[in-house]
Amino acid sequence: MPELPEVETTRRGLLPHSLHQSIIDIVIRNPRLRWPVPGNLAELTRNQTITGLSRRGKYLLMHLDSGTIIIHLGMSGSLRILDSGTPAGVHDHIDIVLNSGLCIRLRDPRRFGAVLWSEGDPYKHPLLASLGVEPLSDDFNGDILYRKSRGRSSAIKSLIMDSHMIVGVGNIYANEALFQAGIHPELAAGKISRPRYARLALAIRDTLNKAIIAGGSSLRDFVGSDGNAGYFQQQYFVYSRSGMPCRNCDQPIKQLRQNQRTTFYCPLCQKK
DNA sequence: ACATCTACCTGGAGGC
DNA sequence: TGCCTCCAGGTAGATG
Repeated sequence: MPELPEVETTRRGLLPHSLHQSIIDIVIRNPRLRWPVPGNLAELTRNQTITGLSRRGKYLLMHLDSGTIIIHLGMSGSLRILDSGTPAGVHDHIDIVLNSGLCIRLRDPRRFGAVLWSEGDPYKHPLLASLGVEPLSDDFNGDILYRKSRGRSSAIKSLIMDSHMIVGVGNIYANEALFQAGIHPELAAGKISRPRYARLALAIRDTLNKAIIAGGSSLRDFVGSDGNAGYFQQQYFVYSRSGMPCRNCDQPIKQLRQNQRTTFYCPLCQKK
């Protein structure tokens, strides 16, 4: 379940093995991801040097001289570094083969991920152009959320999961951040005060940062791993803890349904 | 402009 | 053992 911390952990794990390497081939075993993988991707990228690896929201950007490979892990995608001769499994759809003898292999059982090509400024790509604020950037704060939410009647949880408002917050961290901020997930976004948004912004940043730190601790096994390295085991406060005692007040955690997603919350700690 | 729902896909869990 | 149903996850795109 790649959310921002998993994507960032992946980026950091790939970085030392891919930066300044050149691409000698891209093997496409199955182009049918969320959008078709460009059939000429190997020709577009062959013999080019990887000049950078960055992240925008949950998108990974592999920068080359003539353009950018845009990668999204969807809901089940992972990237690993392997010897390029390693036999591929059923869901190993793409290999980016490097001159070092290693390859970056995309595994994505559910194929909701994406591998795309962008010439020119990748941030102007339609998928990236209208994305919201980066929660870990310096200019992220409660005021931004406060301003963007005025006049909005939808639930605060929907709002913070909307990538056009703020990027990188999926179901897990939306639940966790709202718990940490003491905000009920069903509260109308437009009715939340400025101070509460300040607290929520801190909670979002803190939750994501802690997850990145936890993920970083398993990075040493990134090469040749089974794809689980880089994914952290976090002790959740509310996520998937329905019926279990709140870690703060012992009250049973409740669950409900919002936009076809399960929401977990503490009825005592999270006020409307 | 905003709110809500659907579609995409597979593997795992639980019920029978 | 097998079949069936449900659920998880991210988000663009359609519809209201």
